[in-house]
Amino acid sequence: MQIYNKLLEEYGPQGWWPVYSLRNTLGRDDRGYFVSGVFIETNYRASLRKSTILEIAVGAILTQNTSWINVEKAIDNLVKDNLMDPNIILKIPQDELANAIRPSGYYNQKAKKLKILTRYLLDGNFYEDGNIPNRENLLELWGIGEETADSILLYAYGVPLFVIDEYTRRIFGRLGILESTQSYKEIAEVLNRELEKDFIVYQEYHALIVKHAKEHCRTKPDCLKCVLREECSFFQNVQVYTY
DNA sequence: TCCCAGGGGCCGA
DNA sequence: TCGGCCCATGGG
Repeated sequence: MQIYNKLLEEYGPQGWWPVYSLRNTLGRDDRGYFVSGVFIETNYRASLRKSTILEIAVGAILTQNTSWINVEKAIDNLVKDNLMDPNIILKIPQDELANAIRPSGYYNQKAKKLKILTRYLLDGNFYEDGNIPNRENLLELWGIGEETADSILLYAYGVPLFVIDEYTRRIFGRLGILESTQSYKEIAEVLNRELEKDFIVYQEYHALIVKHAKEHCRTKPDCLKCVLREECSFFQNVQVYTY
């Protein structure tokens, strides 16, 4: 939580997941969302819910090993072509879907994944309020691994699961909190134990990790203005070797 | 020209 | 169980 607070102080709330129909920060209040500071009532939220869940699920697939800027182009194509609808995604030919999401890369695989996930969510009635997919069932789907499953559950359904991606491993690895050899399950157990069970915190924390990884903790790290360098074992070692 | 990006499936050791 | 390879576009 100390790391979280430092990142939050440095970068401010990130307001993830970046959804096309709700570009701005979501509120904590269960009665509705805040969009651009305007409160949206729950009955309106219900109508938004289906498109929001779909868009988060689609984004979670499209962003696999892909920068978000390319995912946005693919999502924009889907919206522009009126394809951002579960029934349409299921109905159209796979190559047509693939063509629309081409900018996100791996488009043939991802088109197949979108159809499989959409079918699962539709059949299980998971676009309706209160119905939450089971993590194990999600993992059984072709194309859904642990990170994608947890992203969907955390951001679309508010389940407090820490999303562990390459950025998470890199940052906590460099800090000295995690070993690079630890499995997803082992890392998840540590983080889910150490943090308070608040899905808003989980959502914000992962977003802040991505922000920090892009700003400073890149593959080639930029440590000089990093807010975490005092507690970072990587930086301490860099100092020993460099200065 | 090369590296990197919010992974996951598959296969052989 | 784990490393290596494949999938693919686009920006820096």
